[in-house]
Parts: sequence; C-alpha cells; structure tokens
Amino acid sequence: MSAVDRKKLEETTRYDPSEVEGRVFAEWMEGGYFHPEAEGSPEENFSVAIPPPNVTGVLHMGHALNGSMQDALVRMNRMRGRNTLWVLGTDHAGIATQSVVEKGLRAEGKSRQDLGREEFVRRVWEWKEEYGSRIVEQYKRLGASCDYERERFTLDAGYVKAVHRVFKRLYDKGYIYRDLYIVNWDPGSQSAISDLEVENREVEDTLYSIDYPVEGSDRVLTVATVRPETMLADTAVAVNPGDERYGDLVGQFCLLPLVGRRLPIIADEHVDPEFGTGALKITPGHDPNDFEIGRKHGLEEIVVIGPDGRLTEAVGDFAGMSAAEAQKAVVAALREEGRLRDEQPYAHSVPFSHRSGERIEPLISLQWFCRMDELAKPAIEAVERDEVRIAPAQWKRVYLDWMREIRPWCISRQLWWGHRIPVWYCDTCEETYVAEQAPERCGACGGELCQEEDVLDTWFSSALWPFATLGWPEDTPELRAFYPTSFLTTAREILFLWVARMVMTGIEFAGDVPFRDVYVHSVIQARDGRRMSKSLGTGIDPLEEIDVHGADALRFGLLAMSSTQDVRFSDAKVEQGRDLTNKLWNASRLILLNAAAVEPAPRPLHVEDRWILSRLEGTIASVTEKLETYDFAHAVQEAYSFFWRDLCDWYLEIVKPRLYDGEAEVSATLLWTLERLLGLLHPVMPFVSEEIWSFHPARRGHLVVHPFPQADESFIDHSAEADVEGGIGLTQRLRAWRDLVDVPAGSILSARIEGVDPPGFVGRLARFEISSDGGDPVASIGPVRVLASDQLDAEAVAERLGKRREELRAEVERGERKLGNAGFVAKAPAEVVEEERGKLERYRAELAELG
RNA sequence: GGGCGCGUAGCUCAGUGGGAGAGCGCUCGCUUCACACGCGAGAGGUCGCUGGUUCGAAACCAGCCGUGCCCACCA
Repeated sequence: MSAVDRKKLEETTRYDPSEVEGRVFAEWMEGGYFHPEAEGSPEENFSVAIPPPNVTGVLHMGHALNGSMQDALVRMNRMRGRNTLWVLGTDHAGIATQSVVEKGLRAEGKSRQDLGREEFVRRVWEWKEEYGSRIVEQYKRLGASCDYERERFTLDAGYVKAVHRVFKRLYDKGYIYRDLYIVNWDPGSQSAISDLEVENREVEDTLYSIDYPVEGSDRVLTVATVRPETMLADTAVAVNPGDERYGDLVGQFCLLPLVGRRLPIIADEHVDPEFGTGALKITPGHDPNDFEIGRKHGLEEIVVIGPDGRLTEAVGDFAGMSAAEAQKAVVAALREEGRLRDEQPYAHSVPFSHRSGERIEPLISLQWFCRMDELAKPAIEAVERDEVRIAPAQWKRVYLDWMREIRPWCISRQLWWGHRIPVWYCDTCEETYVAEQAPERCGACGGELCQEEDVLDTWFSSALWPFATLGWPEDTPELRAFYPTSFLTTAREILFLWVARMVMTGIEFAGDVPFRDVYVHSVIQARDGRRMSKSLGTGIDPLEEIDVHGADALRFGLLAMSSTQDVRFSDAKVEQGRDLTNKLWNASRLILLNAAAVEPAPRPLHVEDRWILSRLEGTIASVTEKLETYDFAHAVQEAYSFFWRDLCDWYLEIVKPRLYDGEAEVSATLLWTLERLLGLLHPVMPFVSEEIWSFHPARRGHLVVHPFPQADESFIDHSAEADVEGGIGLTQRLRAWRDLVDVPAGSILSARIEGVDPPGFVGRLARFEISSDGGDPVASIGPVRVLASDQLDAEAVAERLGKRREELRAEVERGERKLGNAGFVAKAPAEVVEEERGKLERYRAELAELG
C-alpha cells in the first residue's frame, strides 16, 4: 500500500459517500465497463431494458427501487463475466411533455395554437435538449450501470422508423382501423385517452328522477340520471324485456321533456329492473353503455357536448354552457315544467383522467383503434407456457385474466407531441395512404396529400421498447446479441399498460418474447402509508436521501424494505444502510492497515478460522440464490448479518490479537474474506465496495468487473460452526451473568473450566482469567466455574443463582410435559422427539449441578 | 359486483406446522488502540377475533371484524 493510501485509511475514520461516489462513477465511465460490444448470443449474454422514465420526469422512489433491483442483477451478471447490456433511455411522454411546454408558453402569454404545430414541436424538442437528460443524470447518482453511450429516446429517428413499420404492418393485417366511436375524452388534455388511462373515483353526485311522458297516454316513464344535461341527447328509453310493468309500452314512444323529441321505448337485457323505476334513458352520444345499446338497436347518435366540454349549437338555449352550467339550467327547466320528480344524494364511481385529473367526458369521435385479440393470443400462450415467467405467481393470473378480456385499444391522441400517425389523406379524392415514408402525391388523382393530425398514444411506442432500442427493424448486431432481454422488473401499475403490450409486440414483430422473467415488485408508500405522489405532497426525494446518506445506503435501504407486499418508506432502513457503509469502511481499515504483506488466501489455523470461512461460503451461496430469485430483502439482510455479527462482532474481535501480532495466516484469511465479501456486496453497494477495493493489496482492476464470488462448498464445516456457535453462546451467557451480578465492566474475573473445553476465545471476550486453580466456585455457567473474588457481591451472585434455578425448573417442566404427551412421542417425527429429549437432559443436568 | 393482499414487540416489517425474530426506538453499562453511524447487557408480544383440523397452529381450513390495492358499463 502506498504511503498516501495508508495515510488516507488511517485518517478517515468515517466513510463519506459524497466524497467517493462522483469520483468512483467517473472511473467506471472512463473504464467503459457499462458499454459492451454487441457480440455473442442472447442466451450467453445478459441484457435488460430499463423501463424508460418520462423525459419530463425526475427520479422518484419507484425509479430508485426499480433501478436498485435491476442494477444489482446487472452488476452481478457483469461480474460473472457475461456480456452485459443495460439499455437506458427516456420516453417522450406525449401529454406530460406537451403540458410542460404549454405551461411555459402560457407564462409568455401564448398558446400552442399561436405558434402553430411545426413551431410548437420545435419548441418541445428545444425543451427536450435542454432538460431531457436530467433524469439520466439522476440515474447516474444512483449508481445505475446503464450503457449511457447507447441512450435511446422514443422519438429519435431510428425509433420513429420502428413505430411506422409496426403501424403499417398492423394496418395491413387489418388490426388497425379508424372508427367513429365513443371514447374517453379528457377535457384537460383535449384528447381521447385509453381505458387504461382512466381511473375511477368515488364521487358524491345527485341522482335526478325525471318524468318522460308516454306519447298518446297520461302515463309517464320515470328515469334516473346523475347527468341530466345529457338528456338533451337522449334517443330512446329502455326497459328490461322481462319487466312486466312496462311490457305493453315497448314499441311505443316517449316524448323527451324540454326538447320534444320522440324516443322509442326499447327492451334491453342491460337494464336492471331493480334499479330506480327500471326505466333507463339512452344517450348513445355521451355514455359508453348507452352507446353499445344504441349500436345494438340502431339508434340515432346525437352529440350535444363538444370536445371543449361545452354544449354545442345543437341545443339552442344551452349552447356554449359548460356541462356543469348546463346541468343547473336543465334541472331548473325541468323543475319549471314539473318533470323533476325527485333528487337524491348519490355516491358512485366516476371516470377521471389519470393524466390531467379532469372528469372524463365520454363522447363520440373519429379515432384510430387497434384490435388486440389476435395479438393477445400468442402473448397469452407465452405466459401460460412460462416462456415469460411472471413472479410473484399471483400476477400471472392477473395478466392472463386481463389479456383474455382484452378490448380494442384507442391509439390516437389529439396532441401535437408524439409519433404523428403515418396516414395521409388526399385533398381531392377519397384516397387514404398508410406508409412508413410520406408519399409524394395521391397515386389515384395526383392530388396533394395531408398527413393525419393525430399522434399515437405514447404507450404505442413504449410497447416496442425492448427491440426498438436495439435497432429494430434493422437487423442489427445489438438485436442479435441482446434480444430477448433477460428480465424485467416493474411496478404492477404498468403490467397492462406496458408489460403486456411489450409481450404482444415482441412476439409479433421481433419474433420472440421480449424477456424471460418479469418480476413485479412492491410499492414503497409514504411514511404514513399513503401513496407517494407529487400532488399529495407525500413524495420522498431519492436524491435528497442520496445527498444525506449516500447512494449505497439508499440502495441497501430500498432493497431491505422491498417485499412482496407494499411497505412504508423506512428511514431506519436507509440509516441502517448508511451505518453499514461506515462499518464496512472501518472493518476494512482494521484489516487493511494491520495485514501482513501476504496474498489473500484461506489459511485456517484455528476453529474460528474454519468457522468464518464456512460462514462466508454459506452466505455467498445463500445471498446469491436470493438475488437470483428476486428475494432482495432477505439477500441484503443476510449479507448484513454475516458481516456485522459474524465477521465484526465475533471473528474480528476473536482474531485481533493474532492480527496485531502480524500473523501471516490470519491476514491472508482476512484479506481473502474481505475480497469475497466486497464482491458479494458490490451489486447492492457498488460505491463503497469499489472504494474499499481500491485499497486492497490484491487489486488488479476495478471491482465492477472483478469475478463475482462463487460459493465453494468445500469450506462448509458444520463441526466448526457448531463449536464456535457454542463458544459464542457461552460468551454471551458469561457476559450476561457478569452484568446481572453487577461486576464492573472492565474487571477480569477468575474461573476454571470443568468438562469440555470451550473455544479459546471465550475467556478473553467474556473477561475471565481461566486458570487451573482449585477453590470453591461461586457460580457455574456451562463448563465455567467462577471463582470467588473481591469484585463479586455474594448476595447478587446468590440471587442470580436462584433465578437461574427458576428458569431451569420451568424448562424441565415444559420438556417433561411435552414428552409426557403420548401423542407427541408417537406421532411427531423421531428427530423432533430426540431433540426434545436432549434438551430436557441438558436442563436437568444443569439443574442438578446447581444443587 | 369480481379478484388479490394485509392485520405479529412502541414503530416499520420478516417468519407459512415443532420452544416468537430483525432494524429502529426504549432501559442499564462502556471515551475496550476499526467504527459512538460504535461496543456489551436487557426490558418489551393473549401473533385481529371466534370456531375447526392436528400429538402440536402465528402459520392450515371456515366464519367474522378491520384495512389496502386492482379490475368492472348498473343509470
């Protein structure tokens, strides 16, 4: 070790991540370790496509958790020598990005319409160039070992090509079509959105009952609605076909109040006779159910609410009002006409836009759709046959249930930012062109062509992520080397939105599933159990955690928190990680500063050496297995406990005298153990492990590409483990005894051993001078006979002895009761009964010894 | 309405058939030459409730209570 390094180690008694992390990351980047050549086959390589964060995004706790998991597995596989690629990139995020830029424009007093489409899109690109790499930089802070040289964007040139190819092929197959259909209209973003972008919220509304007079009779049909303003677009009233109250009315007509339109009275199974009066007003233009019923019965589709959420010219007096204003006006008018029979408070769930938060306005409009049933079939089979494995297991069923019920996907959005749909219409004739490249002129009439105004749903392009990022549709070396990717970790909220669609497009276009394994991780909630969200102000900023405690601490904490069930964010776990980095640093200082100049090697001289080597290999095997099965929480807990308890609390304390003596064997063993431990921890705590490694005498290159330790079972030594664990247990009993009889902490007591010799460290660690002196012992703890001394208070010792007797009597009684149970002895497994007998014997022996 | 979870120490969570665990917090004692982000020793739990299965249940089954999430077109 250089003098400079030694000085640094000697002086730095506290690990400071802020001093280390930036420097170490720069070394990794400089080494090019994250940038693999496109060689080898997907089977032998290891690759992961990051769930692309929104280009407008800032790193949140979900990214941090997901990133920590992916990086752990990516780093482990890279260390194993596999050609490893972690693809990084961002999503253009249509609505989110457009909104950000529009907000900026509004501050200048402008709208996107003022700029025009071309200029507006140019402005968004400008914004992207300036701010779009923010989240990428934040992934670096986390330590994510992505290939930053292959960064992709869902709107970059190659990606556009992939999107156009997919659109064209789906269109040619007849899956993509244009239709006048009822959609979820989001007045906030002024666009249609898909079913998956709608969230239902519980809302307090008023349920109005309105009388519709039956034509040519004095009967009325009373219908109930929470949206009276939509009555203006009613085109029928429906009753259940089995409803005897109305059987005679089916085929007759009602008169729509306020408007006077004749509404056919129809029969439809959908109507629940139990609800209200059993009569349902039908508004195909503004209600998805009514729309279906309307199409079934060939009803007229009237639209009275426009895309701006205001009543249209079609409704005279109410035109121009917002839906809410129209509701008041319609109710007032109905009341005046005496048609309003009842109003009741009514709680029900109502669709809201997940994007803008505004209440969805269902309305009929001309949109592009994609039929999903044919695409879903192979994607269902792939999961059924475990060609894509979904874990934990319950999500497999959730995926399959949803896929089997899949409905057409509305893929067009009335936005400017996104993949503009590659469809051209002829100005002069009726011709429509779908193409990957813009056609020059109309082939039929030679007329000018204009492109479809709408853009594609952002998820349409995200669905191609695993192969489009590797260069598809070109046959690239990257695609050949890294597709399919190895696994995907994701939050369950995008299982349908993203994961399922990637499986479908992967099979259809890239000829194979996009990944072999999907791990659905838990959600980290806010400290109070609410959702972490920006709007609620409940978010916890991972970057702040990194600033304060370091990236390793956050990574450790998040992995330790993670679980199959949702958990609350735990500051304590991050602090535990922080303490761990510091402890690692200090234990390493102890080892490195005192090591004799030797090569790391297992050189067991004593039972404790065999014990620590056995524990080390056992830990490596177990932690590795847990990482491979996505059991991150137990993996990190186990590594933690091996290091803290076994290595620091016991082994280092046991061997300190040998280490200070300059014993070569113990130095070799410690350097060996440290090397393997750093390798094991590196996937979870890359910075601190790399930094410590830089001081290790065996270092030849960076830890990031150092071989990952592979468990060597030949070191497993059950007898050494049993002996040392026995010694540890005895040491703890002796210490506890000392504490209970109130001897000063630093004092050395005298004792002699009777019976089986415990491991040699017991006396020193428990502060007992072991001799062969005779004399009457004042107390017996296992084989240790404590000898009388001035420092011992006879009364306290006697009291302690009495307590121990009580404990033992209770134990003996418990054992006797259990073994006296004929059923237990007869039916329990033999080894369980044997164990019980052994324990009872030991307790009886100790009790007899105490008298 | 359907589906999936969860209820274990003061807090956050492990534990899925053989004597209740971790981290934090708390109490007591330690300026022990790696670390006070430390060391040693403790206290603290009718494992939501009721019934059942079993020699044995925190764990398996049923019901109930509480709580969270996802899906769903009852106005």
